[in-house]
Amino acid sequence: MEVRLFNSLTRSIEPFRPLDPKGEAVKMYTCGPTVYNYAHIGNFRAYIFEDLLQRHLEARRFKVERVMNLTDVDDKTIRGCRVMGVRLAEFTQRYKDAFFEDLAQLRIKRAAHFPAATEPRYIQRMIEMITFLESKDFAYKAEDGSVYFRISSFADYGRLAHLNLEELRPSGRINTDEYEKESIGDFALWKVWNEEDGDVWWESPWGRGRPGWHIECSAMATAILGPELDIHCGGVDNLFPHHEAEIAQSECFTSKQFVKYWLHCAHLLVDSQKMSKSAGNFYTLRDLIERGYTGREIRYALISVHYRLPLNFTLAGLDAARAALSRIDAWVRRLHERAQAASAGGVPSFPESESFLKALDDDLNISGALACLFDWIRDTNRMMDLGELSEAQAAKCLADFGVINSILACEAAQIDVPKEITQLLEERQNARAARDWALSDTLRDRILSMGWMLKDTKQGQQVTRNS
RNA sequence: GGCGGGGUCGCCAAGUGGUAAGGCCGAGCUCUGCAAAAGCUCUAUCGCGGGUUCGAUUCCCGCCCCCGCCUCCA
Repeated sequence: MEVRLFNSLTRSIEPFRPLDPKGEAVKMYTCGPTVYNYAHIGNFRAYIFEDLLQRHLEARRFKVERVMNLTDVDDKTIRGCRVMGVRLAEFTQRYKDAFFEDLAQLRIKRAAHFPAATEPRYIQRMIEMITFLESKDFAYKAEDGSVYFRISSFADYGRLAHLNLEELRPSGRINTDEYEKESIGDFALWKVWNEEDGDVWWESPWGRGRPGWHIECSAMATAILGPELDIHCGGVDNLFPHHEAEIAQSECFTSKQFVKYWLHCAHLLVDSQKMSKSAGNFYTLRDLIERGYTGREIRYALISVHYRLPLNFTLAGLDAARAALSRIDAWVRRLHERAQAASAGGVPSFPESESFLKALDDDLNISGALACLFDWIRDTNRMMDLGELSEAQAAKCLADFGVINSILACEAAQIDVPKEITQLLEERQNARAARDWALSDTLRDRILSMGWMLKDTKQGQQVTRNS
């Protein structure tokens, strides 16, 4: 069985074979955030999908080198820093920091590289690329002083989005003041400075200005990963024009096929609506954490719907994620209790962890994979009910679950029980020994009110809490 | 108008030409001093109408809804 992925370029599911002749190394580029605000859960849906992809490929023994860029200069970041009256770098730094905190909360594996558009070496590279493109007539300087890519010079333009350029229809989003362009579809490589840019500008052969959005990804991707990438991901909304533009710029510059597999995840809806601040259904990760949800729960909710399907995000869905996780937690705890220090040596692997991976091989069929996991949970729970799961088998189960968890990253974090709780538990234990149920119940309420779940088992009291 | 995605149990959501995974919720049972938690068990004929077929949710045709994208929103 091999990994198969839906390639937007061909609109079909294809076997995944990396460019690396040894079939090991995978070069993966993922469009990252524009750091002008806290990222919202729609953004994170995309990053979690990419995380799932990376982790699964790694479980399948690929060596993934992933790049995620940070867009730290554009209209919104410039506007933001001017409103706050701070320098651009200072403004974006706070959202970069926040972004990395959020990634950690969501257990998203860090990319190998997080290049930022304004790093001098990348600005330099963008200028080099644009200079080259202009010299080959792929680009031109327009009357307004900006440099545009000439889409008519690249025959493949439109191939990724499968758009017929002749039939493009104005959507109302066109910036009508860009009449200087030769063609409506031409996009900016270099934007000439204007007053609204304030002190944000770089010197270039075309005068002061700043790079266009698309060129940064081409520059950073090829600078770090080379001219040819295996995988490039992003949200569907980036498919056109952003990725189309990236292909055009990159391929005209390198004369090589830029990306072999293009993967796009669908949008996230909130309560069946497009998320928007005006509709009041706009959530950042921080909003949800304030509501008492954990990064782990949010991760599970976002990962558990196939990436090419619109994900309808709801608080009820988060509650469902919480319940599903606590079921997994309880199972893992039970396995630990059963396994104790037993070694799994000699016990054959349970087939479920492999069927889990096989489901993911099929274009990341997460629903199928989770079904394998829960079937497995039910079966082994039943075995434990009947006393038919040996200590060694339980240990093996945990080892096999480790593979699944290396992808889902769903296991509960170890939380130390604080002293106050331990003390209350001790008191309650004494009360119970004395059959003082009233006191026992009072103490239970107190523990519950402090945010801990309490359960009486044959082995005594057990406390847990959401993580 | 063009391109694309989707309509499967109350909610979320797999899947297959042969009579429908899984999760949540709900119900029942077990456990328990009572609870809670947990565990087990149970719960659908797949948008509508045709066609192909021994047989379709799965293939074809038509229709009805919903949702994206069509120049800088993951």
